[in-house]
Formats: sequence, structure tokens, C-alpha cells
Amino acid sequence: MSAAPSGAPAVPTLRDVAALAGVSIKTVSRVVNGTSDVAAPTAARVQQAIAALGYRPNPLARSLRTGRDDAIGLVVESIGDPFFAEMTEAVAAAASEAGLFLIHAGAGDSADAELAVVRGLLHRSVRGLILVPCLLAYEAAGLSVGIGGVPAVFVDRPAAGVRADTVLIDNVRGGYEATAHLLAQGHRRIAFIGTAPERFTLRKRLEGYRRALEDAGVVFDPDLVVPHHRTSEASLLDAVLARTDPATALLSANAVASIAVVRALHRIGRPEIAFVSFDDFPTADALTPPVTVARQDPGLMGRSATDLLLRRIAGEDFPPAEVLLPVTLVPRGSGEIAPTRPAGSPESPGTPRRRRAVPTPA
Amino acid sequence: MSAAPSGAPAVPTLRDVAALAGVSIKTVSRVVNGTSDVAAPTAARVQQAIAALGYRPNPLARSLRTGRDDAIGLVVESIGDPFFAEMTEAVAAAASEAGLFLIHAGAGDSADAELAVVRGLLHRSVRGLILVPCLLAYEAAGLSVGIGGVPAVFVDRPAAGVRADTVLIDNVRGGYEATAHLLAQGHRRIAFIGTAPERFTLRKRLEGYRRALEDAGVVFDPDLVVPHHRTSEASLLDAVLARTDPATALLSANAVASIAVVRALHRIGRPEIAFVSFDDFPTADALTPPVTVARQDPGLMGRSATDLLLRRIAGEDFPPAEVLLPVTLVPRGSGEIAPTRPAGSPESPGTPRRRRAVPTPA
DNA sequence: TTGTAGGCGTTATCAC
DNA sequence: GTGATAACGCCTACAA
Repeated sequence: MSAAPSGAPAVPTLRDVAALAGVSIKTVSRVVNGTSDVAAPTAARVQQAIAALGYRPNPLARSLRTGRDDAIGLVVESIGDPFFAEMTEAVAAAASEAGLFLIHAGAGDSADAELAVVRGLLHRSVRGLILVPCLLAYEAAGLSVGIGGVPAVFVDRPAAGVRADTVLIDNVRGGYEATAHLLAQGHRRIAFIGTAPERFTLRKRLEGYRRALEDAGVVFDPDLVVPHHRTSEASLLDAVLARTDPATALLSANAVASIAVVRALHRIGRPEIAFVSFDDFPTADALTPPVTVARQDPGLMGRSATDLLLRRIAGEDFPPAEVLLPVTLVPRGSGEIAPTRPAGSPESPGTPRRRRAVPTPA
Repeated sequence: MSAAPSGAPAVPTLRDVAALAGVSIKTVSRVVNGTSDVAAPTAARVQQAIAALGYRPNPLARSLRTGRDDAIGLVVESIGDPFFAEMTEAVAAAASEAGLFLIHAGAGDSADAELAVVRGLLHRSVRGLILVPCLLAYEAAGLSVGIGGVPAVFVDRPAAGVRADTVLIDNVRGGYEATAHLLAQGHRRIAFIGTAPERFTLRKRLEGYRRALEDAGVVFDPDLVVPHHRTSEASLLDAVLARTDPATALLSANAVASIAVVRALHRIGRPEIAFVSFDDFPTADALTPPVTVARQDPGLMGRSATDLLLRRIAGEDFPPAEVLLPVTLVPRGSGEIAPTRPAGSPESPGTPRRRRAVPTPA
């Protein structure tokens, strides 16, 4: 066994330190917190006593007194999602660097649950919050969050009814450019896979998609927009491929949808269909063909959010920031496939700019 | 703006509720905590006052008084790793179901940092800890953790010097079976990719690999064991493929290594090399060929750990549990490729049991 | 069944 | 510069 002293270890308190150092409690408190000046010799004695006893301030008692905890809260609906996992890692790193604990709270999928969680966090006197609002339920919640309240930064999606900093990616532009990229290859029938109208990001990406079509003079066809439920993976692409005027290209709405698309294409043996993925994913560059992606940077998102939050916590005052992070198109092959002209197609579409062969193993 | 009352919202306390209900503080406390009996009409009045004021107990004050917080701590070195992300999600779900907050602390990569973090967590009076010990540094740390101290469950790797519950996967067996699977296809030169001797799991998997070789009468060749640093991805496989007696099959040590292998094979255009991945990954079944994996279940790991922890927190007493989770071999194609006999190979190895063609797109 | 006094460990107020 | 003393919000004695 280890060299633990017999009996209860008895965590030392300010009083113990004070007794050992022969000073008052308050003096120890001063030394610990570095507030006001303490005479050098006194301070030294206190430091020594602290070291001897292995004293550490009790964060709970401190929080009770000061009304704030050395922690920030992070509310994400699902940390299993690789995107949020990477974001969370960045937040965790920045928080621990700032000496703050990270209290992680999953909000499930309901607005009520989310508000309850946020309230719980506020009750713990967290210094600030980073929130991925699962639903736009802050409208009338009457929470004192954001500017004028407990510092808060909304991430990935905005929250209605709250003045607070927001960090988003440029979903519309990302959707636009991904679509424009496919249009430039000559595609006119581009399916949008994995939509979920209730989700802000996907709605925005769809908006970008529609705008790009519009700018190219292609009529929007709602039949080419397919939702993705985890259960429907097997038949995911049937609706857009098995028809008289099938889609010749696919744009997925997020990484989860992308992986479903990859699986589906693989299963039906149609790797030659053009495909751009919104979101990068680990093996995207090792597939056949390698997958062209519109890449966002979750780590950057987490860092930006935490930076803003820490500035707010430090007391900086500035108008609500709206950070819009870029989306980068990374051509890898799958998105540069030109449409195969289906038999009896009415006309040749715009000239494909380039055509990269699909690597086929010997 | 919302219907916030003018002036400071002033979080209501027990006293406010007591005043409104016309009872004593203690009575309110009793109602809130459900301890001892309170007369029905009194209780009703109190409940009403609570509702009217929107009172919520202050968890910090409660923690200070009771010496415990309604939270558990989770220490993982990197939550960005998909494996730990999935595990964390399971833990988070179970914790919130039990009404506990999850305090997440990244430990970086140093034993000192990890111990500091654990100490910090203990100081916050967390109810329990789930730890992925980054280094086996608990030996002489003298922390009152585990049996007889603050409930703790070690996950993924054991911790020396602590009596505590542990949840591991059967790494040796997983490594053994993956290797045996390749041996059964006739492979004799099997490379082990992504080793890192300082990591428990990888060491164990390597052990399983060696045992399987031994049982098959194949001499272990240390040159076929290659470490994986993130920087060396480009030339990862050179050492085992570019030689007179090259490896004909690969076994990767974990998901990160697997993805590196997939990329490397893709880059050098050698998809026909047999490959088994330790750990599943999202697109494993959509690659060409689909990747055979030895699959572990991170969610199950998180759930098992939390279950144990909650039982400890509830006061159950039982000898330290050592849960060993299974690893399942999932044949998908890449692991069922027989060796191509290199020119001048001395002899034909054991009969391949089955040979599945590599799907090649037309 | 209900109320009163005291303290958990800390910081804030005010004297010295 | 330093030290008593009173909170912070809650819960655990014990008394009524």
C-alpha cells in the first residue's frame, strides 16, 4: 500500500495553514489569491505551511462565496459525431490552458432538455457557456445569457432571441461552391442528399445549392432532394438514380450523409457517379475515386468560440461578434467526374472542364 | 425583450421560499430533499412557493455542505479520437440519465498533468471518476481513488497501484484472432503496423500477434513490426513491402494506423495486399476491397464503465471488477485475400481456406 | 411534524 | 500589513 497516513486524510483548510503559519485565515487567503500586499516574510511562512500541508483551495467553497466557478459549460447534442468531437477537443484544450474545467452536458434532442441543462449549468455558476443550440428555444426562455448575462457563445447554429457571440461556418457559400463545382463539370441533375429541413446548417447548405442552380439557369427539382434517416441507408439513392432522368451527380449535406452515400454507391457498384461531400472524413482521400469535399474546420470553430468566450469572461466589452468560418473545396477526383450522357439525352450540357479518370486497380 | 423583472433577478434561496411559504428553512429543505415526513398541506404550500419563485437548489452550496457534487469526472487524453468520442457519448448519456453532470478533463499526455487533473476533480468532490489512464502513474500517487476511496473505474488500460474496477477489451485475443485469420489465408509474412510499445493496448495486441505466429510455427520477425508516427505516413509501408521477402499481409494496431494504412495502400496502388484492421472505422465497408476488421465497441465500453461506477456510487460493495470486452472479427474482403506467391518463394504455404475476389469496378 | 443553532471553506468588510 | 467577524446557501445535529 502507499504511504497514506493512518486515519482520515483530512483535507487541509485555510485554518490549518493559518494555524501552522501562525497567522490569520485572511492572511493565508491573501497569499493564496495574491490580493493586496502581504509582507514578504509572512508570505514566505504561509507558502511554507501551504507546501507542508499540501493545501489546495476548495473550489466549491470559493464558488459559493464568489458566485462563480472556474469552469465553463459545453452543451453539444452529440459528442459521438466526429465533427463535434473534434470541436470539443479544441474547446477542452483551450479551457484547460486557461485553467478552467469543462463541464460537458449532452442536451439530447429536445429544447426543454437543453434549457434544463443550461439552467443547471448556470446554477453551478459556470463562468461561461459554449452552446450548440439544438433547437432555437432561447427566444422566450428568459435566460440571462450572452451580452449582459453569463457569457455565452453559440456555435454551428445561431440562437434566436439572444444577443450573444456566434461562430458559424459559411454554409450557404459552401453549398453554393460545391454545387457550382459540379455544375462546372457539366452536371445538370445534381441530387442533394441528407437534408433535414429543421437543421439550420443543412437548410443553409441547401439554400446555397439552390442559388447555384439558379445562377446556372438550372431548374430546381425537389425530387432530387432526399432526406437521410439512418434506417434508410440501403435505398438511399434509389429515388434519384432509378428514374428516367436520373441524377448524374450527388452532393451530400454532411459527413454522416457522405458516409452513407459512399456505402450506397459501393453497394450498388456505381463509383463513377460524381460526388461532392460537405465535410471531410478520414478516408475520403483513400476511396475509389477519392472524394472531393467541401471542408470545414471543427477545431478552428472550437478555438474561435473559446477565444471569444474567454475574452468575454475577462470582461471585454464589444458588440456581439458573428464569426463566419470559411469552407474550402478540396478536389480529389469524385467531384471532377463529368456526366455520362444518358441514352436519349436531349442535349449536350456545358463543356466539362476537366475529366479525371477513376483509378481502377489492375 | 423578454419578460424579465426589473432589477437583479436575484436567484431565490431556501430562505426566500421559506418566507413565502411561511415555514422555516429546514422544512423547505426537507421538502426539496424528500427527507423525513412533512405534513401534506405544509408540503403543498412549500411546493407552491418553490414553483412561484422558480427556486432551484444551489448545487455548489449543497456540495460544500455534503462534501459531494452531483457530478462525475471523465479523464480522457484525447476526445478527438473517434473511439473515445463514442465512448464519451455513452458515458455522457448514462451520466445525465442518472442526474449527474459530466466534468470532462483532458489530461494531455503527461502523467503529472493527469494526476493534477484528477486531484482537481477530487477537490471538486465529484462522486466518481472514469479514467483512461494515460500513463501508469497512480502507483505512488497516494490518491484515495478506487476501492476504499472515491469510486473510480479505469477504462481501456489498467492502472498500476490502484485497486479499482477496470474495463478493458481483450486485446491479446483480438490480436491473436486477427493474425490467425491472416495465417489461415496462407500468409506467413504478416506486418504489424502502428505499434507503440509504451501503449498498453498496442502492446497487448502485439502480444496476441506474436502468440498467433508462434502457434502457427511462424518465426517472429521484428522487422515486420513498424511504428506509426503521424509524420511518417508517406513511407509507412516501405520498410515491409520494399524488401526481398516482403510482407504479404498487414495488421494495423488501431483505427488511426488503419486509416494511415488505407491511405498508403491507395497511394502506392496496392489494394490487393491482405489487410486486417484492429478497430472498425466508418468507411471500412465501402473501400476497395472492403476492410476486414477486428471490431471493438467503444459505446459498450463507456456503458459498462458507467454502470460499474454508478453501482459504486450507490454504495455497492464488491471486489474489483475486471470486465473484459470481446473483440469481434468482421470479414469483409481485405482480410480474405490469399498471398500472391512471390517469384522464387521456397514453398507453398498452408492451403488458403477461402479466397474472395477483390471487387474491381468495370 | 417542525424550528433553531451551528458550521462546511472561502472571501469581503471593516477595524486595528 | 494584518486580523476578527460576518456572510454565501445549504444541511445535520438537536430541541421543541
